[in-house]
Amino acid sequence: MAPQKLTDYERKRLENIRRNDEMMAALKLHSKATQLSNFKRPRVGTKSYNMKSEKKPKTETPIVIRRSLRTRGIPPDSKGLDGDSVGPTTPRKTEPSVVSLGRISMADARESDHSDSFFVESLMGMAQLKAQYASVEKGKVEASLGLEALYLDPENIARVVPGRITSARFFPSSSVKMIAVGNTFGNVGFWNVGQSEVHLYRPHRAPISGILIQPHCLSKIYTSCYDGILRLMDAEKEIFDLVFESDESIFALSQPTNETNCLYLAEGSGGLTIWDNRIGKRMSHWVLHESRINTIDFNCKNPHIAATSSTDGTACTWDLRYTDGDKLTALRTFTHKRSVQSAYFSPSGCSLATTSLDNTIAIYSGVNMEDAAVINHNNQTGRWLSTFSRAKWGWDDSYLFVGNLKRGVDVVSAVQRKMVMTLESQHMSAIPCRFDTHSYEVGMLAGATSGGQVYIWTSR
DNA sequence: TGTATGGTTACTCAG
DNA sequence: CTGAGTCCACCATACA
Repeated sequence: MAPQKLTDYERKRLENIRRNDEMMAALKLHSKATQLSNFKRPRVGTKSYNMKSEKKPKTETPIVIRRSLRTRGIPPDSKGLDGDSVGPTTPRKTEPSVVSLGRISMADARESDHSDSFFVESLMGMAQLKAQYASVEKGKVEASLGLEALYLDPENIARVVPGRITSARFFPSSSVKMIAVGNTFGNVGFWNVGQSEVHLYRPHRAPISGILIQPHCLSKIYTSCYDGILRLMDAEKEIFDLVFESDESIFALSQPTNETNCLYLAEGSGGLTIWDNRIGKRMSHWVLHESRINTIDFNCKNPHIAATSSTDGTACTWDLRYTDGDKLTALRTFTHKRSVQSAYFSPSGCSLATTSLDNTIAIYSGVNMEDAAVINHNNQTGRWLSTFSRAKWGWDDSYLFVGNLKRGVDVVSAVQRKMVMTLESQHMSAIPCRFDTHSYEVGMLAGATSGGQVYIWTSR
């Protein structure tokens, strides 16, 4: 339906110029406000999204988790389970036409009240830069880090989304320090670290389980959701496109480095699905675990080797090249006493770290990962926190970062096989549950909380 | 194999 | 600063 005449381009340009002017005005006001509020005690970050006045997060529809609707005879396009009324007779809950199952324009999904035209353009600019200097940025940095140099600058704190953060990812760019986070409401927020503005969208209606920024094209960002929907944000087209819709929840989203055509999703109870973008179809689907897969990670040295962690109490490694018919056999299985929240390969690919609700972090190394080091760590999060039991590797094989209930970041040394310190700051007023490390900026560590804040630690 | 139930417990906001 | 309200995550257990 979009009118496509030559004048359309010009009209759009003018519109952009106008919106930029508005934004500059807004920015000036905003920075004034920030300066003023900085005189108060910095209880929480002064940086924050500003909601469009007509959209408030409080009156959200309840969070919906897909649970094998097919087996319950509920139509796949139903909005799912609605509170206690569980069963085939559940009437379709019709929301106003706002809920579009297909593509959503970024304008419709936008919830921050300021213009995002500059942000959208900068995304495309980054994408172009990226293509230009692709060769320069080929290799990720691998460098050791002095822990004592890590500190939290109060400028590097922002409330990026409302509610509880479930997913956080830095842009894989050496020129930009931008982070994207997702929350339980289905919001995705973007923050250029240190700046005062945050851009907030709502492309989903349930918890975001994964964010995947295409390394070769930063303006294309995949998001997966508990409601079973996989979207692609395309800044160029200014849409959140619908890529794939499952009957079951998607719990994780991943991609090996250098792979561009396929997406790897944790689907339903124990399912691993490979989605092929070229043909728009499931390429493979296996049930690898007895319960949900919490993380999918790839070995950077051998990208066909994957590690999964699952609520069934195990983590497994797989060689995705070798399928025995429709079956896939684990290379190795690592068992915990309770649910395993994460299994991540170290930056070198030589070690695997698992984190479990049995209050341990295990580090496996050696030729066949047969050498296990088990470190005790309190991984219990209650009802109100995202499970922070996801120890994340730093920039080399020496340290892991994991949340601490006392508002800190515990640092585990893989060499010493123990916790060596806790990063603490008076500015950190909430518990960091989810972490991400900046690929190109050694020491830049993001901790995301259940209150929507993001804390960026940097190296002094 | 599936479902219903109980337990955990941090953050925000109003006053 | 204090305390009420949030609420529907997630897992483990019990039971059909």
